[in-house]
Amino acid sequence: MENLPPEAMLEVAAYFQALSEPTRLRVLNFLRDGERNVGELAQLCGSTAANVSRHLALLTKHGLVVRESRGTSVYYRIADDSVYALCDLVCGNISRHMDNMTKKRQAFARAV
Amino acid sequence: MENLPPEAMLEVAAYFQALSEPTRLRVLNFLRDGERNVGELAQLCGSTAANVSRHLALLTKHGLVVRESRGTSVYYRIADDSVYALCDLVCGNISRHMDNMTKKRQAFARAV
DNA sequence: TGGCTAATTGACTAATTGCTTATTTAGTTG
DNA sequence: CAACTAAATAAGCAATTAGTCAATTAGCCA
Repeated sequence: MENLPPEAMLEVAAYFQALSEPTRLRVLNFLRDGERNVGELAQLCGSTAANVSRHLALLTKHGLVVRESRGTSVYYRIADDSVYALCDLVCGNISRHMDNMTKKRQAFARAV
Repeated sequence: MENLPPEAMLEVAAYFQALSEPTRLRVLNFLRDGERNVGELAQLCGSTAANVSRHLALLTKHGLVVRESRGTSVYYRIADDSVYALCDLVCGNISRHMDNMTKKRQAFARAV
């Protein structure tokens, strides 16, 4: 990413933004087990089909999921497992950060 | 991330959101070379110190950068190089996605 | 102390975003 | 064709967010 042209940077930002919404993360999580149609995902997420459909459109636009229309339903699946690699990296960073915060808090508590 | 409690999912989403803003990505990019104070980063980004300061506060909150106050300046540096690993992964995914789109477009053009 | 610089924060605006309801589109089946 | 179902979209609302300007805080030095 070192020498990325500005427009490419916008693309990267947009990609991260696609991952920055809890409902979308939950959708991706449900797709771990395999493809699902919109209605199923809506039910799993406890949301409306309209809402989930919008989220899926965004995820599709950025290449995170793949859309396949079969009959009257539309099935979505993960485009690439590297999405989960990303999430795992983030989870690692977060837990490390939370550990640091905890240690600082404890040090502070000891000092008082 | 498989069996993440809902609150943790929010944390992951917030982490991605911290990475979902072009100015913040540019700040992180400028910090590749080493630490920088707020004024320097503002100049590099072509933005105001106030604005960059806000972005840095967010990045700090999520453990992406580390803050160190020295004299009347405040220096920031990357907390962890894994941030760039994340960005590289995303860049790879994007370029793959753009290749796919290009191929589809060409196939469409050939068919017409 | 007073004056200076750097960074942060408050208050506000404009733009974006997620969600809902209602409507439309597409595909199936009687 | 009409009736039905699934998904996508339009329009609008409430909430969030990035940016700006002004005010405040914090450290330095004469």
